[in-house]
Amino acid sequence: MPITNKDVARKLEEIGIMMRLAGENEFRAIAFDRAARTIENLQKPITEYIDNKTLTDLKGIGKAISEDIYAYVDTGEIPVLEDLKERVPKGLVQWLNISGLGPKNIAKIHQALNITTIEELKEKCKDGSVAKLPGLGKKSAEKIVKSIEWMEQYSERCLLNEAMDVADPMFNYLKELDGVQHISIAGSLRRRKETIGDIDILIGADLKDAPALFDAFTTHPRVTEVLGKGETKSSVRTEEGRQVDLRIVKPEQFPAALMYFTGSKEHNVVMRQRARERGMALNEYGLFKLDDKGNTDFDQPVSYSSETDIFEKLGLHFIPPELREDMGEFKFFEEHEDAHLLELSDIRGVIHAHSTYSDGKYSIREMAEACMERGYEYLGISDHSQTAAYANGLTEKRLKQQWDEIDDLNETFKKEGNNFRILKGIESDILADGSLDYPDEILSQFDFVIVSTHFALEMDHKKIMRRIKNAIANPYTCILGHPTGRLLLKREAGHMDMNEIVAYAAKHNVAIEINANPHRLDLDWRLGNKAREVGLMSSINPDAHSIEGIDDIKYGVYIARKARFSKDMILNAKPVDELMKWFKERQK
DNA sequence: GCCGTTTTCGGCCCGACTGTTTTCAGTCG
Repeated sequence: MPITNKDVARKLEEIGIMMRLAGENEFRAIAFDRAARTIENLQKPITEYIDNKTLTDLKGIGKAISEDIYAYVDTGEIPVLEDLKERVPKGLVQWLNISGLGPKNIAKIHQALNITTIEELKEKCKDGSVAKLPGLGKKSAEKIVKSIEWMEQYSERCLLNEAMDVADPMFNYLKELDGVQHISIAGSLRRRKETIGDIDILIGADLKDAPALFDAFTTHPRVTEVLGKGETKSSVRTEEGRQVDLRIVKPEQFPAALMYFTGSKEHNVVMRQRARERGMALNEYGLFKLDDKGNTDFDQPVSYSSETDIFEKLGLHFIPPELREDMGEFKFFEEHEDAHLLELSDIRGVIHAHSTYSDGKYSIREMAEACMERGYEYLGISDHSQTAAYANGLTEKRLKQQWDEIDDLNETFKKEGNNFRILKGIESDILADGSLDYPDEILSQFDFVIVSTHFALEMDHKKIMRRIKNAIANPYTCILGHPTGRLLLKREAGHMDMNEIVAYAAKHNVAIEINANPHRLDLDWRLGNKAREVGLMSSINPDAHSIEGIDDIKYGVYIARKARFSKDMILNAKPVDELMKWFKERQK
């Protein structure tokens, strides 16, 4: 299997983590983090840079790291990493997931007590050994036990929709309280990441009102534990097991603080560097001039009244929160005022939905009526194909029944004066060799064909690439469904090279859906740059198995925005005639 | 370990909170 960008990035990341645990210079570790990020975000395969010996042209990769990468390609090993592995026991890496415990104390506890597993750590916290160590105490030990117990019960991150279900009621409760002048969700939730750790909420209020607001926050009925409570920040755990942080800043500081707490960390680092290059310092309180020693001069604030103002002072147009990941947004918004991101209101119809013909909960008619109620103009039904027996996949005979029913329904809608249309589609399994699940004479009768893998996802790289490419090249294929088969927080993506698949699909005029189910959100937004470069079309598909599932479209729109997709790249932002034309052109 | 029209050496983003300390280290975001 060839070396992928992800392989190299993971190795470098691992080195950074191990270095911290080994107590090495922090900045040396940061250098490896940076190099890993650069490689992860590359749109070309790293092998090109390796073959041309141009690795050091990349930002953050110098002589030493380039040699590490060459060694990895040649031998499969990196000497510095092998050396670290000898010194740092494997189990310690897991300890980093314990909130409140960092590399320094991990090294200290490991060395003093000679333990490596989380179970041993929990024991040693309970029997008082950890509390006796210098710099640690009873409270530290208790905190570690609590964190471990929390980890045992809940996973560290949750899905975007779950986070919104926790955040929305809290937000709605807080915004009505006296003294709140500005309020916003911040953090990764505002950036619409596909999974969320903590939920951040920011309030702009007079400081005299802060204590009462924090009291209201920490005593909210859904709060089960108060993790911390200070003058500007409090943290709680809710009954869902999620951590919610509330910060309160003065109203005039709100825009800078919102920017700061929205992140991402990587985006903020670049923002601060840009501020420094312009003789200013940016922090959560605002923008300030630097004094002659290069320190932040809090007596010399630079005035602003919105996030837009701050961006402008740093030579940028407003960057939508979804794009603040240091994934090319700086270059884009230096030059462009607006990315014209897709809006939920741009979506005109639903593609990829299931009915009782396969494993959906509702009839075609019920699904169609639900779409009409929501203002959509069409519904592309795509039940499972025959191989998906577990999902009641359609035999050719039952397909014909479904087509008759759709024809009847469309006629009825027309008679009733409804400007609504059901399209005949299928979600065809991609068989092991990449062929589709019906003969051509059947495939040719669909309005559109979605192709998806549902089994044998763990094939090796070469096989799965051939399988998917075969499916894309099939002249009847219109859309590739949930391309990697990943289930967020549950199942890893398959071993495919998605940069290559995106390019291959674009070349064959096949769209790749953004599966809007919050468990999938696949195509991944990180492929947005590649997709735009090669002119890929996409579609925001709910993969709805029920009426409620249709509303998942909003999560797909969030991800499309995060990928910096505009309306013209999205199939179901087209009116039905244009959409049908696109399908026909593709199948010609 | 990386980087440089201020720099090839000396920085590298920065402040709040907590707990363990009597002035600061560790962690987090």
